[in-house]
Amino acid sequence: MMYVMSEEPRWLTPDQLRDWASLITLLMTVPAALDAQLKRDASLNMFEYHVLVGLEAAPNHVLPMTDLAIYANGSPSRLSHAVARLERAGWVERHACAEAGRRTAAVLTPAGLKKLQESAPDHVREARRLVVDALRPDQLKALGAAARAIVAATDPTLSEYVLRRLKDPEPA
Amino acid sequence: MMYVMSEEPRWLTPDQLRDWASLITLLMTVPAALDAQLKRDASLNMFEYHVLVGLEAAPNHVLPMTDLAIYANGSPSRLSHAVARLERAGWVERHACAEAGRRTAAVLTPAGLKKLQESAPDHVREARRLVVDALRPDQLKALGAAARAIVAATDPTLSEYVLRRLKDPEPA
DNA sequence: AAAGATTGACAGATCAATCTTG
DNA sequence: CAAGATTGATCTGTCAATCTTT
Repeated sequence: MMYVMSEEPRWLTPDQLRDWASLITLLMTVPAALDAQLKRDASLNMFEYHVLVGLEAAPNHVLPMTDLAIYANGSPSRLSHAVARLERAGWVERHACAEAGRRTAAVLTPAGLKKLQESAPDHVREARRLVVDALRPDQLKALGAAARAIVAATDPTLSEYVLRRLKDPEPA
Repeated sequence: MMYVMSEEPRWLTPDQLRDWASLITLLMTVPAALDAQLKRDASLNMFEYHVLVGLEAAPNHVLPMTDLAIYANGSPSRLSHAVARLERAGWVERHACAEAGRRTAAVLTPAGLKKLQESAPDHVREARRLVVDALRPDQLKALGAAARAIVAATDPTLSEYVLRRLKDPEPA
């Protein structure tokens, strides 16, 4: 059952089903592998890592919490918990930010920057092993294009904001 | 920093970086969206849903726990916890299976089958909206091929077993 | 003792309040 | 009161034992 072709609720063709199942398998295995690598080599999970990357990419290594949450694709709550952990480790600090709105901003500390620089090479190596070197150049291109189309369909709000950095080659 | 091209630890080119970042964004948004849909419409998470699908696809709707864990890409522990929840809901039962090894087998109940049949259309609709209909046919094909190559690089063990069902068009 | 499976303790994520400030 | 942010309760997943059967 499931995904078997029929007529009323539009089912998938066998080919569509196969490619969909392949994507599902990707979604279940790759994040787990990346998390495992980061946990093992850097004692960070993906989300925490991307929080550090987001701060590194920001002017002066400072970003309001809300903006950082959008960048890292997390809820305000999730970010708050994560930043609390990163703060405990000394890699991030929170400051009441003086400008517009008296908002809270997260700041990357020198120790946090060092941590990120130490963690990056291993992570990039894993990215190569699992994805970049596992595909032909044209396959990687096609994957990237498909991913951008899917993200745009999944979260139109996000894609406008986040995909901007997928246009310019910038840290991610 | 991060992913910026350099020489010693092999970094990524700007194009590779962009496509890699697009994949990362996909990995962070799509599972969340699928989970949200299942949670909202069926009070199930992706893993539980795939456990039900795995049982539905099995002969007589019965599968030893270990095999089911491999099918659903989860650890024995994770499956055990998940099946406990599904059992509480009346959708799955566990039986000591008489054959080889006195192992435990999970069985899909009639109520579980009904649950799955009710949940599937909404889930397929979401799969279409986010992925299948968001891509041109050639894009979906390319995505599927890339996903299979990545899974093979990520977990060679898994791919042998699981990718078999990605060859024959079969329930997934 | 090895394989199959479960358990309980802990870490992380979500959700629904809650608090604060403009 | 609306936006930004945090908190605590609850649920899920992971990890390290543990138990059972062959």
